[in-house]
Formats: sequence, C-alpha cells, structure tokens
Amino acid sequence: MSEEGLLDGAGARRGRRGPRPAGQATISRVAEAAGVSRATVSRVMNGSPTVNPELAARVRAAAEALDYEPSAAARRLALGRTGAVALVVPDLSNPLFQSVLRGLSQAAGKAGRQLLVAESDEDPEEEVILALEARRNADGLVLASPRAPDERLRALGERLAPFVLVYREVPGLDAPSLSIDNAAGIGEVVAHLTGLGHRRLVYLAGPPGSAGNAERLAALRAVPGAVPGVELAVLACGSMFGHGHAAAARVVECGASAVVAFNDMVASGVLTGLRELGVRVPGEVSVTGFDDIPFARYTTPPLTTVSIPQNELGRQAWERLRALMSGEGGGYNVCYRPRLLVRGSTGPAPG
Amino acid sequence: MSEEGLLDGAGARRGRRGPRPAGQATISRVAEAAGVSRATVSRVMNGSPTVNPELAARVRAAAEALDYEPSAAARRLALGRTGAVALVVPDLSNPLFQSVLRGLSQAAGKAGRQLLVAESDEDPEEEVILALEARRNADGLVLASPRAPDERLRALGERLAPFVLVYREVPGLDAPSLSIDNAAGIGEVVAHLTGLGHRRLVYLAGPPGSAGNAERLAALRAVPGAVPGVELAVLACGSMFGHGHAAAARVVECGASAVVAFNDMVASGVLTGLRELGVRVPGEVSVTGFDDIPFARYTTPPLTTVSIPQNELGRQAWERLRALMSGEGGGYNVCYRPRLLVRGSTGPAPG
DNA sequence: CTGAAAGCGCTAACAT
DNA sequence: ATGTTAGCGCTTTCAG
Repeated sequence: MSEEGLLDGAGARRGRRGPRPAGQATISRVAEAAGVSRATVSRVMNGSPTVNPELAARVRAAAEALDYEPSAAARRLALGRTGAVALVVPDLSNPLFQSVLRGLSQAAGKAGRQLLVAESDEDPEEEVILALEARRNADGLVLASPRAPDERLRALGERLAPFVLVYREVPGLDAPSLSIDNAAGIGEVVAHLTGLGHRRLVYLAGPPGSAGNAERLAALRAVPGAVPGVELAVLACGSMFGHGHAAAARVVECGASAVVAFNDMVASGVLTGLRELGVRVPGEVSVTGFDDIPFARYTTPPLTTVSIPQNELGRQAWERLRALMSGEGGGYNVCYRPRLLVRGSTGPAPG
Repeated sequence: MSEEGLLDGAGARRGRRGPRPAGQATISRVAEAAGVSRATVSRVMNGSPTVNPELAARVRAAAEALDYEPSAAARRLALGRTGAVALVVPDLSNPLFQSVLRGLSQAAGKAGRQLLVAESDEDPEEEVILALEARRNADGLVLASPRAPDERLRALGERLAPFVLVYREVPGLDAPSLSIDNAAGIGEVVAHLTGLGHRRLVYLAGPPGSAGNAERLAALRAVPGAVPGVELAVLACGSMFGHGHAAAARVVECGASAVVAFNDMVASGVLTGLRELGVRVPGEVSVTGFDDIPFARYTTPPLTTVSIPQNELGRQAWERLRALMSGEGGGYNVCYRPRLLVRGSTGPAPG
C-alpha cells in the first residue's frame, strides 16, 4: 500500500497531462515559493481578513512573481458555482434580443459575472436544448423563447431553475417573467389611428408561432367588433426588413389607409417599399411599427411606433436572476406597459 | 498515518457543502446503480466504442433514471479545457460587432462550443482586463479592440493566446488578425465621388482613437494631393445615428457637395438631418457610408456604402481560433478588400 | 492565525 | 473489456 501519495501535500507531482497552459503556476507552487500552506495562499487570494499582513504580502509577492492566476476550473469545482450566467435567444440579429443582451451583459458584468450567450436560430426545440446545456455551465439563465410551447417550458422548469423568462409569460411556470403588454401597445396604436380617421387597417403579421405576434394579432382582431366601421386585413409577412419591403405591393393592393406592422424592421421595410411604389407616407398611407429600435427615429418619415423598455428588460432580468440565485425569491412577474411614440409616419386618413 | 482515505475509492463520502444542485446524481451514483465502475460510466458517457453493449445499455438506463448530467466543472478540471471560447468587444450596440458575435456564435455553436461574451464599454484598458479574465474561462479568445495601444496588446499577447484579432492588425503581434482594408474602401468611395464630379468633400470623422477611423482619415487626407482640385474638410463627429444627425447643419455650412461618413449609422443620421434641413440627397449633396449594415438598404435614399464581410469575419475568426487551439497554427493574416455598393444616396455634383 | 487533510466529480493511465 | 487508482487545482472544515 503505497503511502507516498500522502506525504507530499504540496510537493511536485508527476502530472501526465497538461491541464494548465504549459508551465502555469499553481496554488501549490505559490505556497512553496512563499513558504506557507496552500490554505493560506487561498485565503490571501480571496481576501480573507484573518491573515497576517506580513504573510499576505509575501504570498502576493510570490503570486506576482510567478504570474499566478487561480484556475477558474478548479474554483468552479471546489466552490460548486460557475460565476457565470447564460442568455439564450432565438436570433442575435434581432434588435430586441440585442438590447436584452446588452442590458444583461452590462449588469452582469458589473457584478463580476461572466455571460454565456447562445442562439437557437429560431428553432424552439434547439432553444430548449441550448438552455439546458447553457445552464450546466452557468449558475442561472435568462431565456427568451417566444416559440417554445408552454408545456415544454413547464416540464423543464425544474431543470432550468434558477432562470427568468423575458418577452413572455407562461402560466403555471415557476419562474419570474418580464414581458410586454402587447395588447395594450396595439390598443394605443389603434386608438391613435382611428382617432386620425383611419377605418381600413392592415396588419403585417410576424412569424407564425411567435407569442408576441399572436398577442398583437389577437388584440387587433378584437378591434372591428369594438370600434364600429373599422375593417382589418391581415397579411402574412415576417419580422425582417426584407419581409416588410416585399409586402408593400400587397399593402397598396388591399386598399388599407393604415398599416400596423409587426415590428419596426417590417415597418421600415414597408416604408421603403411604399416609397419605391410612389405612395406617400403619411399622405396616402400611415405606417406604425413596434419596439422602437434605435433606427426608428431615422427612417423617412420617422416612424410612429410603440416603445418598449428593451434595455430595462436586460437589467431587470439580471436583477431578478441575482435575487433568485441568492435565494431571495424571484418576486412578482412584471408586464411593462408600452408607450406610443407618435412621429412622422402617421397622419390623418386621406379623403 | 491514516490510510482510510485510500480505501474507499468509490464509496460514499462525507461531503460538507453541496456543490451540486441539491441531490444531483454524480458519476459514482450512476456507477453504483448500474453495478459498474466509474470509469465505465465515464466511457459510456463519452461514447467510447470499447464498452460491452449490454453494460453500456445498463449504464445509460441508470443515468436516465437518475437524471444524471455530468458536471461541467469537474470535466473542465479533469480535462484541462473549458469547451468555451470568448469574445470581447468594445460595444455590443455597434452593428459591426454584433455581426461578428453572430458569425462566431453560429460557428462556435455548431462546433459544440459555448460562447462567452464581454463588453468593455469602449474603455481600452477595461478591454484588456476583460480579455484576460474571459480567457481564463475559455480555451480561446476573439478580440475586437480598436482602441487599445499596440504595445499593450503586444505585451499581453502571450497570456491571451490562443486568440485572434478582428478589425485590426498589430505589427509584431503573434496572433492571426482579420481586418478590413480601410484605405482601399475609402479609395473606392473617393473614386466614385470624384468620378461624379465632386470636388469639395467633407469627412464626418469617427471616434478619435479608433484604429478604423485613423485609417480612413489618413486615406482621405492623401486625396487632395493626389487628385488635383479636390478639397477635403474634416468634421469631428462620432459613430452613432445621433452624431450624424447633429452634424447635418455643419455639413451644409461647410459647403461640401459630398459627405463621406465614418460609418453607416452616421451616414444615416446625416441623411435624416439633411432632409430636415430641406437639403436634397443626392440632388444637392451626396452621402456615403461605410460597413453596409442591414439597415443601409432601407434608408431614404438607400445608402451608397462600402460593404465589408461582417459575418464572414465572425466565421473566419472561429475557424482561425479552432486551428490555433488544435495546434495547427494561425495561418496568414487576412485583410478583406471592401466593395463599393452604389445605391441612391450619391449622384452627380450639382452645378 | 495557520496548516493538514479531505474532498468537489470526473478522466485516463495502468493493470487485469 | 473493465476496474483500480491517482490525480486535475482549489476550498474549507478542523486542530492546534
């Protein structure tokens, strides 16, 4: 029964592989150099106040001299936490998710956390898998998954926790969610448009299956019954510039005087399309967007749109996650009430 | 000399803390349940072909039953690699870096790698620190650092490796770099503009200290000497919509017939500003951008700009990093030659 | 205040 | 083909 393994606590080891970048210093080497135990080095590196200042200085000097950097992997294992949080989104090219990424990145970064990012490319099943995997490499998760079915999310809730949901609320899911009141936003748009005398509206629908699109559509569908004399047409469209651009012809064809676009990119695309077709905005047709992406102010004419607190969502997501991770509970779900921003793309109905 | 520690290789341990999420299964538990050794479980989980199929099945069943997921932290430590790569950028709201993020995210994701993202908020020193830290949690790094001084980067090269630099080339740095030939891009713009008869150009400069801005500016400064009769004014501006927008008045004031904007956002801002001032584009003034962000096609008029392979940069960055990480060497630096995209915002010089 | 020692959960020689 | 065993590098009781 060999005992030698027990004898050299801090001594040189054999080491077959090289997990550390070549000759990286380890805590043992620093301990040796400073003539103290590994425990003391650990204490110093973690700023424990109960260390003799003189020793601490010696340790710091040794660490410096050896270019010592604690192994993140070893700390993760010993500590049982990663120090990271993860974000999973359907599409990184969508300004909405970019804002969340940004808000989260800044908030988490300020708190000294790493941020893991994964993109599902709009595939709901992939999203769930990525979320699971991301979660294994992080202590918490922010999930934007507008397409995954409610049940799927509920089924995975346990394994994903702690996590927070953005741009979406799933009934019966035990995770804080931060969402947008789409119906309210559409309500404002419609009130604005009908107030301007518009009676024939057309909705440029977002991707089928998108929860946001479903809510906006539902809110819109309720209008003709509620406001007398208002008609609504719905055109399948999409979520990108190109989709809106391509829809312009169909828009004029359907004879509506106002187009409610799924989002700002679509709205902006349709603006360009209409211009190419020689249709004046807002003279002949009014156009509204949704989201208030940075670009919306700079379209021609500037886009009337529904503003939602995009960066705030990222910041809040962090705050909720932080609370969850420190066992404080996630708090109430919140639903942000969007605000209508009237700019130049809407005007009185013609005729 | 206690020997008991040696006796229980796989036996139950005392376990003071709970590094694993509550009652998470460990490889030992699975081994026990399946009646095999931990080594075998490890082999099965990693798809080693040298395992008896029957045993493998038993192991998989046990793993399934226990909801076993290998601890990422433990693997990192044992394997000596993280399975992740990191990206550090100055500003996540910049479309340029968003594209790189996207390209990298997709390429790395496809290769089963996690992606760590950090944003320096334009602070060069912070960038370097973030890079160092990110690097400790990833096996490789993609760094976009347009502002950090050359020497600083050279000094840290060793500790950052393996890494690749994007949108920038640092002489003497031992890291592959993927960059844009800014001078060539400006060259095309100038040729186009002078060909159209423009003689008085104004450059809307980007952030001082930006390497890209410096190169574009230098290329522009060389013009008056080379092309007879051409004058160049330079206006401090910035990199955002708002900066361009605010510069519109100064642009008309300076009497130039063509404005060369630092990038597409600035160009787009100035387009809006000029419109508000009642200046016709391209009738009275021509405007060019740089980068060809997705929005550039949808401004009014559509922006003439310099197209650079944004997503390609991300993909290539991954490819280079992959090669580097597997010891294949980083290959040659590459400098992409941009392409002029003539759209509607440029036209013949007036008069 | 410091050190010794026991893990954290997994992998990979090495031996069988 | 499978098991044994020795780590990976750090943290943290527990003694002193």
